[in-house]
Amino acid sequence: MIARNPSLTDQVKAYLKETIIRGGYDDGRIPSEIELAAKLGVSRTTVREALSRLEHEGTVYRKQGAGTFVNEPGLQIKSRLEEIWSYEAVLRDHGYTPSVQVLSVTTETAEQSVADDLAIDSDDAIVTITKLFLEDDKPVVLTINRIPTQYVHREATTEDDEPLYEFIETHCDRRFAYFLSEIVPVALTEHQADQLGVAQGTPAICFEETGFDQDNVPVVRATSYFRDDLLRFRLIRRRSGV
Amino acid sequence: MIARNPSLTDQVKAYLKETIIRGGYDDGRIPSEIELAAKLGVSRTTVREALSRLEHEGTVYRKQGAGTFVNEPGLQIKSRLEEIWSYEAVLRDHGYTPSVQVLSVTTETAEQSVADDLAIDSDDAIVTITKLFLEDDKPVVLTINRIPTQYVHREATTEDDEPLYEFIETHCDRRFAYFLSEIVPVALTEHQADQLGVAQGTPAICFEETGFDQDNVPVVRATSYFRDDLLRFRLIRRRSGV
DNA sequence: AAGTGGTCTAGACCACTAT
DNA sequence: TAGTGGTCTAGACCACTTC
Repeated sequence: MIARNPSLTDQVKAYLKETIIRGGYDDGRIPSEIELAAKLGVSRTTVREALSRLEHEGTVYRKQGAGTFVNEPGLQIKSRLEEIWSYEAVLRDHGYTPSVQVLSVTTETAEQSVADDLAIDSDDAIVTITKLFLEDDKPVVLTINRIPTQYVHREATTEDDEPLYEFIETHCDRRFAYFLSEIVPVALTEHQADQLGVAQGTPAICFEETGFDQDNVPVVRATSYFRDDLLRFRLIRRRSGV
Repeated sequence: MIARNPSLTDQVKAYLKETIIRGGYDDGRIPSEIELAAKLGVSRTTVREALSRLEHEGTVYRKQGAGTFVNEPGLQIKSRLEEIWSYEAVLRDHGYTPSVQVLSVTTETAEQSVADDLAIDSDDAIVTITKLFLEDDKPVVLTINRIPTQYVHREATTEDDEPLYEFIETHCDRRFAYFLSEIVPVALTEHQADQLGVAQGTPAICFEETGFDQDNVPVVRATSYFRDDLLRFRLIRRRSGV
């Protein structure tokens, strides 16, 4: 344990997670922090940071004075809401082999509400990219991304099927930082239902999101719809912050 | 800065958040970690931990080599999904003055799926508590909580309008730890719509949750419905774990 | 080059759980 | 009472941004 990047903490975290999944702690009890620190040749602080992240993800839980234990229910969570970054990765985590279709790429002026969220003038142009994520031939996720044209260095085409954050980092020269998301319940319109291959009026979750770059500048307004029968979101709600 | 409990970290965090909300850092720039540590008489580690939590909550963001800054978009989030603990508190954070109605308390044997989630026999009895949260006279949240009767030391009545976690800690002698939640889109049934005061078929978010105690034992199966027009959930999706 | 946040260490003491 | 996780310190060095 000497190489950096990934950080020592990340390496310890990965080691622990791998051992847990392998069933290496068959009684569900994880060695004490001091023991792990000695064995891995790192400080207790580093071990603690790794365990804290695993606890936050629901992989382990800790009881002061007693020990640290494998958290079986948390291990079953495949798509943790706060950690979603690429829908392809989410589908892969569910055991699907995903594919992507770029349905359309259009350029027009922004609606007022979109322009407000993106902090641009309402007569500025935005490029709208509509994509469909499928597992086999079943559509699962429909996303509509709107990016101010002024941020895109090269014109987008239907060939641009890479994940959104990759597109923005490659073609907008910005590092993607986070999404601010609203969760909205909807009944799918005829058009949306057609695209997702379900009946009109089917209840669905919709994410209304604004994506920000490393300088906290809004770079994308995204709207996504999900097939509840194929992809269901889970999360852990904890008592305290960490 | 000497008293413990709340911890130094929590005190520093509270101080920073209070100062931020007061507009004390009017240029959006937060003093450096070293500066804060010196001013507050704590170690840099303590300041860093406080800032890390604020960053995770979306209150601030950090740029290596540049500094730490107030995160205006994140400040507007009132109900962060992962932090919800009591619906009354959520409604208060939205500026409402909430009230609670216990609609019914019944005891019966568990459905199979509920019994499975609660790890009890399907012929064990469970007590079902249905509650409605209102702001003024408008219903906002409808929740159905199911607790194995064997865990409850005193019979529940419609007078038990305290938050669920409080009820469990008082009457079940367990410390509540976390919820494992599924987010489900639904169209409200006639009965549910009546109780929430909206039209039948209105799209709504439903939480299907299992609550665990400090020993990782499932103690409650909860189902909750929300009026989207009065309460909308937001969250931050970040690139990395922390 | 100076200043910032990011990582890591070694060690101290406290609060809690188990036995 | 021994062992565990929880908190905190003081200091080191690194990576990055800004000027």
